[in-house]
Amino acid sequence: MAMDADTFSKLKVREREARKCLIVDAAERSFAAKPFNKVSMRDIAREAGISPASIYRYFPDQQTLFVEAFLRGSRRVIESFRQAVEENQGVSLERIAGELLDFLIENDPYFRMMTHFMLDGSLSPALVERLNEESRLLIDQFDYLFGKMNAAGDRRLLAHAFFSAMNGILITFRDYPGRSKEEVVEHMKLVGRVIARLFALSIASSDWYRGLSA
Amino acid sequence: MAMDADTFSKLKVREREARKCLIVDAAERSFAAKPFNKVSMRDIAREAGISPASIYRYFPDQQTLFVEAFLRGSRRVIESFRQAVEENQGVSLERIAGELLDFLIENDPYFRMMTHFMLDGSLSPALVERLNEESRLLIDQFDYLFGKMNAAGDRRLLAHAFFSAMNGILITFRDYPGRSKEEVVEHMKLVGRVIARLFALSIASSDWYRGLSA
DNA sequence: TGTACATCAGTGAACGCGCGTTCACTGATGTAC
DNA sequence: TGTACATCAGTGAACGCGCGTTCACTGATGTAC
Repeated sequence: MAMDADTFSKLKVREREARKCLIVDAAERSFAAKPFNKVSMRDIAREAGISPASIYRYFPDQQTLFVEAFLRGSRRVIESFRQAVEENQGVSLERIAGELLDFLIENDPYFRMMTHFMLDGSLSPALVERLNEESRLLIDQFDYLFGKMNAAGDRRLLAHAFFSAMNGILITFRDYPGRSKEEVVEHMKLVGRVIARLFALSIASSDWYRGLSA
Repeated sequence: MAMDADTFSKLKVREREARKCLIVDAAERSFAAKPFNKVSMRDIAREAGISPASIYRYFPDQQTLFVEAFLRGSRRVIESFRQAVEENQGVSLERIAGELLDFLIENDPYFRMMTHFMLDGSLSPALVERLNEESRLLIDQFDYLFGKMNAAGDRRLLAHAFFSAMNGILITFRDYPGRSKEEVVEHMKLVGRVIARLFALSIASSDWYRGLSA
């Protein structure tokens, strides 16, 4: 039985999507290999085994490709973390902090891209909004967790505090001098546990927010 | 009375230093005006009113100039903060967190540069070491403060945790969408106070570090 | 069946740009005798 | 005093490079009749 024209054209669209995907894959690999802002279109083309000009058959320009790669990756990270939280309902905040740090360390290129985008300041407002949506999805997880822990007071505020502290750990100790990658990760996770511990110890009581208002 | 040769040559050295300083001033102004990684030697030369080639009479290359500008500025910020800590001996950690955030927000270009350097990863080890010295000076302040607060356990670890949390706040809320600059600063300081509060509530007791070891 | 035409992935070579940096030079000032 | 020489700040023009992107083209595949 012959395919009708419709099925056929759908197949072509799918093939095209698959090729786009291969380019994004190559971009991802490039971001893992060197600092995000030093990855060029030529790098990505080389990684994908095509010519630089070919990329422009699939993406109008570099920014669009970069953002597409970033969003695909960050969605994956966030989804993994969401599942981890779901599976560890009763588990301590400490453990979950470690989980988050692991995820972000493993997916370092995405974390670096996020930070770069945030610091750069030359992003279109629409893109800033999309980035913030991604952050919000992560913060939501902590909000939910603090609910489970019966935190007193404004849980969203706690979630903000916790999330930004985890970000800070990743930034601050990234280049810890004279230590191996493993030692750095160990130190990050230790500091993460300290912060989780301090949160866990205080948030059940109302002491933490008494007279705090701006 | 005529100057002797020695005084004269010292004067010349001083003049040379003064001119170097003017170039660093121009670099500083450029960093305030646009994202750090988009400032070129030509920008700085224009800002200083000299030709790009002239900069190379005073600095061997761009990286050296950038780092010199960064270090001069960050030393100023750190010294201000050190004095603030000294003058506020008996004052709460909350208040001092607010002070630090204010300093870093006011000196945003330096904070941005620090983060950029840390993320970039392509710095010479010697420069990474100098950057880390600067961080250490800030962490020392917190170490000292936690001593004053009679914190239990490893105070250096607490200082690491607190410092990285403050860094995280600055990164995370920098581009808070749909808020004015003042509102963003207010939110940062609120989150900073939350974290300071959580630290203050827990660190006097040994609970926070029991069974924490890596 | 062959033939003429349409579509489109892919590309090598080039364009134009801005960058960090260098070079050969000018001109001012100081020094030696 | 004048003269020859040394020092050095400063510069316009250029070099060489890598970048994002475009263009004219090839060649494979499918379609119409």
